[in-house]
Amino acid sequence: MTPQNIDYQRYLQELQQSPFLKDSSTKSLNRLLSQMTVEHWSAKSFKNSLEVASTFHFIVSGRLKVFKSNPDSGREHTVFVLSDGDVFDVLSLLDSEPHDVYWEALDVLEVLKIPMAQMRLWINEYPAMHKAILYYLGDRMRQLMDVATDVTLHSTLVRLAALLLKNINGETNKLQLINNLPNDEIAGLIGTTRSVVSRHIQELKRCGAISVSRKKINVKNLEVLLSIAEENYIP
Amino acid sequence: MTPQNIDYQRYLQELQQSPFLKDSSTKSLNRLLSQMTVEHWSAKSFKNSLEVASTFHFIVSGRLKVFKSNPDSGREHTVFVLSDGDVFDVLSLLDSEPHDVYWEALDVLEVLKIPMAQMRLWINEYPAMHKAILYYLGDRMRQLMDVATDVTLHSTLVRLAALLLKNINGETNKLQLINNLPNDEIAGLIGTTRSVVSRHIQELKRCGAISVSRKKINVKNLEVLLSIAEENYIP
DNA sequence: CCAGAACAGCCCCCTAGGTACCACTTCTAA
DNA sequence: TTAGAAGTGGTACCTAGGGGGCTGTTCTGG
Repeated sequence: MTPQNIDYQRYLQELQQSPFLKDSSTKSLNRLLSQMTVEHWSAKSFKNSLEVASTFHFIVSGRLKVFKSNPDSGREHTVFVLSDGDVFDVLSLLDSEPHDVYWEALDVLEVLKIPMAQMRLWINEYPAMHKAILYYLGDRMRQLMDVATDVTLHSTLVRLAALLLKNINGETNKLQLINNLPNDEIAGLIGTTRSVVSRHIQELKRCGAISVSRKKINVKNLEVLLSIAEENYIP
Repeated sequence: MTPQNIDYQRYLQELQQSPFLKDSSTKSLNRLLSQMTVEHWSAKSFKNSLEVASTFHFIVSGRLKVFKSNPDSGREHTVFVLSDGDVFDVLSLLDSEPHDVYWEALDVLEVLKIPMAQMRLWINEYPAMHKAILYYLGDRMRQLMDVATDVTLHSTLVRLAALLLKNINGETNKLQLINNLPNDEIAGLIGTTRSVVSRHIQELKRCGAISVSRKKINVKNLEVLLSIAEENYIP
């Protein structure tokens, strides 16, 4: 991509705001962007690990879920929801081992892509990047540990309440990152099924914690949600 | 520790065999070892994240489980079992954020320790280490993703069978890393409770997949275990 | 503007797996 | 050596939550 591109400045700005690239100089980011191309993924488009392995992606806008699935039962478990400023796949960047993960766009997705090999070269030119990557990975690992243990340590209701709390914008009290998701997707996020989520949403409505309109959850009472998430709620 | 130490050579050898340090020169490892001290943890001794945060540990012998727990219900979920050549805590090495994880020795544990700050200095002197760390982290992240999704995607029986298969020594057909563990600990590894494990062990005995003596499981029939782990077993 | 898809809200049923209790075995200290 | 404690394993009972289905409503694309 050349600086003549209409969206060039917007892309550059997005790169600068990314936690993954936050310590990089504008000059190095310009160099990076010059090697990238844009791609638009339609909502619900779907890739597996192999397709993604040889290209490094940077999300400009939209949301992407990273999940594993059991083809026999059809069940899915979402591990991450990535959005603006996130990158994938970090693991393919570190080594070339495959892993059976799937990616699916939750909205229309705008990504910048660059061949994996070129990305590796770019990183080696800027040793400061190693630290940034380690930091980014550390953050992801913490999240993963929580996902890994949540299912066994907490009930589905507690997990749902915790999910809502985790994704509330402190000022507006509105959901972010997981807003406008159908019950299906919420179920995947807490490792259960749609019907259970639906059932619990009714419970939360009943005790005044939330109100609901189609694909939209509004948090009404933080205290109640908190007490549920901390497991000292007697319904 | 000085080279005069009786166990010095043994420790050096262990360091060389570690996947974490495998690309380091003998010279650099000698420098590292000189700054380390030995410590012995008795079986079942117990540390939390805060105690471990400021010191970097390297396991010489013995096993250590890394787990999260829910104090209310008393349930635990083991995320990793570390042993010879493994190190902890890698996350505290990357940044100084706390994470609520616990460590507990499964056997008598022999560790080499070094202040975290010194370890960071050592790493910065050997830039090749960055790559090794990234690789090591990548490996751990893959494992974590599996742990995270296993619970929702597979039944407890399938997870138990998979656990056994994952830990069988190819030649001797004996369990390693998870041998001599009580049902309690096995339960923690697959995210369930002791009684469920006990029940499934009875099933596996009944269909000839394993035989059992106190704290010891012997794998008798790999095919049966495999078909269970792949979910095409009709009990 | 309409047909079909996507989505949420119930149901009911039913079993995987968690709780609780008991029984046996091994260890420890007197 | 022996009583108790601690560690370990087996099992009967019960419930959280998964499966499937059916309805009404809203959204989407032709």
